[in-house]
Amino acid sequence: MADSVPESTRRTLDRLYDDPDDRLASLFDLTADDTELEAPRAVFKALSNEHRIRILEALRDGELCACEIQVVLDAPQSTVASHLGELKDAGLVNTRRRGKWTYYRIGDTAVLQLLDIADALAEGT
Amino acid sequence: MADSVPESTRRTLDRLYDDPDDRLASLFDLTADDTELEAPRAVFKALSNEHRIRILEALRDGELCACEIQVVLDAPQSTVASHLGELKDAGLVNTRRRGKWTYYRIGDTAVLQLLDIADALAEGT
DNA sequence: GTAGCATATCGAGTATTACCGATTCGTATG
DNA sequence: CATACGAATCGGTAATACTCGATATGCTAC
Repeated sequence: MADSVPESTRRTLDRLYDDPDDRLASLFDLTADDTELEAPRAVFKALSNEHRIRILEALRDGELCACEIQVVLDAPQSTVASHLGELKDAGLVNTRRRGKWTYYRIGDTAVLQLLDIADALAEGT
Repeated sequence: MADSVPESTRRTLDRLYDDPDDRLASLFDLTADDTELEAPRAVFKALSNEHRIRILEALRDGELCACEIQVVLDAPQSTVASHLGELKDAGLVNTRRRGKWTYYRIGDTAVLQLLDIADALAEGT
């Protein structure tokens, strides 16, 4: 393990700490495995687009069909559809088919919590 | 405003509702202005990368200098530095200079809330 | 079945982002 | 000042994401 650390970093740790090896070990412990990070990353990625945030905000008050969301976004049908697909793939929204209409709704209130917290966080900037 | 709505959508709303014009108006009300959406989008974008999530997780226990984070990420120095720069630009971390070392720390506990909620959200998938 | 409409998918072009070696900058030390 | 080193920036390239017209799919009604 320590072999993969660059010499420069090792020298730095030597200077910073009395027990550089222990410090190194604890740093390596911070290395979460990739599988645990991929899930939240996918959630944040789905949220990192203005169109998709706008969709979720519009769904706060309840479900909407795709054609109504198209009005809210004011974008071409194929663009809206692909964003809706991403939100669904990410598990942020659920769908319900009624005849030829597809209705979308927030899949978990945690999604709204994320939006609220991000809003508040950005507020204080 | 109604002029910008495609004919097909208008016909759909006509079929779906008794008062399509009122419905149209309420849909337009859902259109938040772009300036309000940009801030949370920037937050989520900063969070939508595995390296940057890993950095924030490592900072849960307290501040680390850039060279230590480099050990955690196991990535080239320039790569680590640019991710740290993005986190700082997004306001998610603060920095402190001590001599030639730069220490990074979580800027707001709301960041950790976002990570926790996203984790829980992804859990149930 | 046929026609029509809402929605989903495909594909190509464009834009954005990630990566990382090389270089520069800022600070401490001799 | 010269040197050393941690950290930030630059530049080019690869990878990924967004857009949107065209087309396909699914459902309804006739």
